[in-house]
Amino acid sequence: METIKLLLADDHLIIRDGIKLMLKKSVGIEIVAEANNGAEVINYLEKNANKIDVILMDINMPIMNGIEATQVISDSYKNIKVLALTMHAEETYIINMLKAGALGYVLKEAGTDELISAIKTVANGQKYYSNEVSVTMINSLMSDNKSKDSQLSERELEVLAHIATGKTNKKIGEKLCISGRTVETHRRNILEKLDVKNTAEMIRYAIENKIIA
Amino acid sequence: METIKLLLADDHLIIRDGIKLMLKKSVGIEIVAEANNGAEVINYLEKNANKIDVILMDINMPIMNGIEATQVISDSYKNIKVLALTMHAEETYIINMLKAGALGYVLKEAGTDELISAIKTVANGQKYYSNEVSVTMINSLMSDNKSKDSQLSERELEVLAHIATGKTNKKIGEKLCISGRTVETHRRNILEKLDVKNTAEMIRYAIENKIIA
DNA sequence: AAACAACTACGTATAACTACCTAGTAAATT
DNA sequence: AATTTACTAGGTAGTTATACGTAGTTGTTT
Repeated sequence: METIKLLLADDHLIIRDGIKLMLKKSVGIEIVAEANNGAEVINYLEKNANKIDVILMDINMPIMNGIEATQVISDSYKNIKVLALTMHAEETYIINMLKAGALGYVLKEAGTDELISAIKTVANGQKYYSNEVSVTMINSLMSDNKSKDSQLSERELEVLAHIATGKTNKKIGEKLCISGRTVETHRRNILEKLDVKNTAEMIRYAIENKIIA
Repeated sequence: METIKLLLADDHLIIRDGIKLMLKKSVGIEIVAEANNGAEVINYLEKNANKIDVILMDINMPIMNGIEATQVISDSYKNIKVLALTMHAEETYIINMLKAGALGYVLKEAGTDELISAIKTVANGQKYYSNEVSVTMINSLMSDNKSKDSQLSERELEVLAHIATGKTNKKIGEKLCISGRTVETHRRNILEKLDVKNTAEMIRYAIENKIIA
């Protein structure tokens, strides 16, 4: 088991010092560099990418934040692992970090044992999600499923579903055994009710609000 | 702290016996009823809803599964808490259980301490997500982000993003500093590449394949 | 050098959608 | 009894999108 070479990226010196203290007595982890923001990370990696195994990355940093930096890293330095470091359970930020390519996240309040465990886990290529945040994360990820019940009538929903499949008013009329002009009226009413101005917005709204499948 | 009255729903006697054994020495939890499937749960609740605080519910059961039963309970017995009981980390089932209204989930392999902790947590109205499953869950929930790289060019993606916001070709042209006619051409090429015939289908395809946000 | 892909742009024409209007019937609500 | 809502349908007009064509520039690949 080789030593894990760590880059520590956080704009607060106190945090960096605290983490250094925590990792000092740990075997197998060595902090080889530090950065105040994402730009410094990227800058450092340009010359020293091979010196780093894992980056412990704060999310909120000036100049270039952790999300942007992580995106760059997962695009250009594919064998460097990013472990997100978060103060509180800020779901959206964390989600964006994971989307950007972070392998996991750990709270700043984490104890020494958990921090070491998290670093070793991601260094090994596995994902590590701090348990305290998992609950909030899952809640957040699940919660965009509450479709506000659209004020659309049954018929309008039916028309909308057909519109979404790319049919023209005429074709929809044939399907529903009504005039194409009536479909037109329904369509107009849908636009008004959803407060959108054309087909593109209508479909987008309908999908995002789970009005249509 | 009152005693938590538990209903145990699982179609395997062995599992039920095992859990009974685990909870026997616990203080504050009493198993007051058992069920072999979801239908039996609902049936029991019709007369005895006030006798139950928490239901420990298996997902896969014959006749009526745990998801359907949970849906009924969260519709009709709003102060009864459901804790899902799962054999392995079957993400989609778990997601459906949570959507149906379960307050949490716990693995059948869980130790006595975790099981008791989970039951007390949900009895208290709080969510409990077994840590082993959290990682898989989050992965699953995040993973519908694998956009198959559309054959669309950078410019086309840009145009598509604008179309999705309801802009006309002319407006898009102004935004991108190109002619509305050029946007028209891009639009035509997008339609062709995605093999769709109009805006409605285009937006739908783009969203479903995560081409646009 | 030639071929290809991406981006640009226009001409001409038709199809489809959007806007604003009226209006009747049926069902439900006040 | 009167009002409202959903569904139906048309007139007229204007805007936007789609179809099919051509074509120049730039950059990359063969």
